[in-house]
Amino acid sequence: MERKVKYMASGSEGQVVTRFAPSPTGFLHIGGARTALFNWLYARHHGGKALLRIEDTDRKRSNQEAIDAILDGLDWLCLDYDEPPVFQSERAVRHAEVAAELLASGNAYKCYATPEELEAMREEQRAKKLPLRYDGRWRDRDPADAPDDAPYVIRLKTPTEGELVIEDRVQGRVAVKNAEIDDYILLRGDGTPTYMLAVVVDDHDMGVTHIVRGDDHLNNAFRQLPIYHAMGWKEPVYAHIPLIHGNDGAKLSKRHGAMGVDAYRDELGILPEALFNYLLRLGWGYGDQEEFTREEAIAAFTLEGVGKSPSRFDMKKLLSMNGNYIRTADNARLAELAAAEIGPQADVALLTEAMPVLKTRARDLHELADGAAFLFKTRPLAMNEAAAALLTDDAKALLGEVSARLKAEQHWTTEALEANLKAYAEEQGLGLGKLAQPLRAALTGQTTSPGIFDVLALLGREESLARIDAQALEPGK
RNA sequence: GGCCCCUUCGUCUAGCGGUUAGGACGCGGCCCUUUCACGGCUGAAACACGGGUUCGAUUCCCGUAGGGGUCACCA
Repeated sequence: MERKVKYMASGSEGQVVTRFAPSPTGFLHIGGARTALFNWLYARHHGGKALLRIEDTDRKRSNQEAIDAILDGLDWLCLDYDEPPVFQSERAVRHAEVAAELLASGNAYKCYATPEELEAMREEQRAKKLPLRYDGRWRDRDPADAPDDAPYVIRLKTPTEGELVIEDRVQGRVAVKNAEIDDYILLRGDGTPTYMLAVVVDDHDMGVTHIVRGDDHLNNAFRQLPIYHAMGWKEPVYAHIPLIHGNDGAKLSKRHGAMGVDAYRDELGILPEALFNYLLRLGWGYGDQEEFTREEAIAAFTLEGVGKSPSRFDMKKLLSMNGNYIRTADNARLAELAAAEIGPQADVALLTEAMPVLKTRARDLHELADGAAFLFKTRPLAMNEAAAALLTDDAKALLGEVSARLKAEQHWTTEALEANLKAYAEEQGLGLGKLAQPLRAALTGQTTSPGIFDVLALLGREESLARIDAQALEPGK
């Protein structure tokens, strides 16, 4: 079977090409999302191309749901890509081709050591407290020694002398001695490529110029570079960004951030622009500026602004930022989002109208929906404990008076109702609070809500009076 | 354990030899006020430690301590 894998280098000369390369072993978590964001921002800032590659080489751990979750998460954050995603698993032929080339050029060799044999080797190294590395036992061995028909892997013949230096755009100058790098496996016994081979080949073939990834890959760069050298390929520019830690400084785990971005949307009620902005500011700074629109982010983003130390995920700050975005978000859009949470009884038009007074009281979409719930309650209203306690006999008597007075009100608007009830409170020598709290309890079943005149106006004359009369000792005549 | 990286308020960060070390979140107080929020004002809060270099170190260098990452026929 003759199958030529086409060379697919993309991007014109001098153009910046970045890639986000998640492995679909789960959802798009917060660290991955930030890596994706930085790559995207860097490409957009330089007018280059942002590419996406799904590293699904490990068939056992990769699955379609995970791929969909990642694509969905990126889409939600509005991170778009300039070419269709590349699926690494579809490129195995090309990877093997490069391994064969490396073998032919003498930059790689066959190793017949069995997994058991290698495990024994490592066990011995552990016992002697030596570094755990492949000892190169087949590196210089005569191919004639090879056992017949025995399975073998292809290993890269890495330099043993000198050192390798990377001018990392975030970490700075980093040097590692070549002696530290062992002859790792490029092609497995079954002929499939390892990650180390696949990334390099794919990054090269995709024309990736800048590799922006988590610094858990910093060591890998020193293992991958020899392939570029052996193949005569141009080295990419590296930028290893620090990892995100949990609240307690330990690894990111559930409860402080390690959920998929879909959970931020569905379970936490976060707006995508808020997560975008929060992630941008986590590990990256631009003077004192905290809030960025997408355009501002693209204009301001540079690798120089990325810090070198790991940062902790802070849910409080995310929530605070989310609240800021909710406050400035479009009312109709928020109404739709809240309606989706409230259920079929929700009225989007009413929600839109109420949104200006609801959105200053919410930091996430759940709070927004909760705050709007009173609008759609049915009579008899469920009272929470504090609200019920407010409705004393005196209060209920007062509600009867208020009801009678409101029935005579011609203009059912926030302003008119406010003027009316304030005048009444004054006539009666009552503090407005004495009046407002029982009213709030009767109208919402709660002790907290938007301003009471807004509540009356939003609920409308009929519903308001019905709710008041339901609690009044002597319903207004 | 070997190798690599990191270290400014509790957290995210500004700072790029000389600053009253700034902002944001969170926390406290005050104001606004019909509740809850929003908003405004305000307070407490940091250069891990030890050596150098320098007239002068948060800033540059070297150690120490602490934290993190990585060492698979996973990615």
